[in-house]
Amino acid sequence: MLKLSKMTDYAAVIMAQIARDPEQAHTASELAARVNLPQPTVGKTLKMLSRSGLLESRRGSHGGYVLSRSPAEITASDIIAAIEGPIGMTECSHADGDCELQNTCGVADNWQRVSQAIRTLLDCVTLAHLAQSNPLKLPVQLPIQSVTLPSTVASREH
Amino acid sequence: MLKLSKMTDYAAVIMAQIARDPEQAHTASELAARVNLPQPTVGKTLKMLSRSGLLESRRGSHGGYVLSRSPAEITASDIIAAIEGPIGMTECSHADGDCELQNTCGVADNWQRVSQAIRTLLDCVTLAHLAQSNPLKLPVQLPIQSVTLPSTVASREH
DNA sequence: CCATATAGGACCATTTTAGTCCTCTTTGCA
DNA sequence: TGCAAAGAGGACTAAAATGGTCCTATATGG
Repeated sequence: MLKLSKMTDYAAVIMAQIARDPEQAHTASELAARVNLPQPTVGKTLKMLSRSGLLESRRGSHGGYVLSRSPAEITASDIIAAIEGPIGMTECSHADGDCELQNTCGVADNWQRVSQAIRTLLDCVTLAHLAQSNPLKLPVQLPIQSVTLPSTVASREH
Repeated sequence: MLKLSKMTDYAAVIMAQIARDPEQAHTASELAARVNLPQPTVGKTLKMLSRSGLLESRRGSHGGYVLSRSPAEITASDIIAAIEGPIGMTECSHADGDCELQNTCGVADNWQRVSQAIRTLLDCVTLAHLAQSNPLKLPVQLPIQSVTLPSTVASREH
């Protein structure tokens, strides 16, 4: 389903929580309570986000997590990549050359372009967008017109 | 990684193969050979594609599979949905109301919009595009400008 | 009636995922 | 100086998803 993992989902929710009150540090247990998820899981998620540089952590008492950049500068891509690794629809989107089907595959290039388009889309969705309760308009119509349809095999009978 | 499952990957490759020679029926074993994948797996994939109405099958000798529509009318969305079910980034993208985190989540709406944008993107990639060896230009730049950035939380210090 | 196909599932092994827990380190403060 | 409150890191487990195979039934053409 091209779905995000639960962890990524959690990450987004947690990041949004923090983004709504970015001045102060948030602890794992505080966030867990707010977001209504078990503390250990939230803790784990925060560690991952912190290791990827999206959060900064302070240890010890009065410790916690803070955004390392402003919500407008953290993208959906960042969050997804932090939890799931590099974004790409197919195995061969990043790993280079280790696909033994390359000769017979014949669609790799195009999938990669599609991946790229999705990545770009996710790059322009920021945490600021996600965190806010309402709008966020994405150009769901635009792409359709601008695809160049080169028609080699295309539309033979329609 | 927002990745397609292997099966979906196979499905795309197989569909592309068929699209390149759409006039005649293709058997599972023939396609397996062409695409360099084990026959049972290809067979399974074809069955799924056929059940979802993307292929039409004829049984018996001289049987096989044919596209049920022209390559230009079969989209990447169709293929993905045939194997993985409805496209959506989060659980709650389709199932309605059964997420007990709804109140604390606060990002569901926006994720759904993003999902929708991706779906639209995949709707405009056709099998004809995938099947052809080269071009396929997607508007990877466009979306950026057209996102309306309503900035509530956004950009406080940059 | 036989050979060739698909249809539909059952089935299994492996991997991935989600989630917990334990131990160690850092830090603030009484 | 010692304790409590935090995060860091990683080991571990249970459950689910995934990929892949195989078997039986059914349809079709010659």
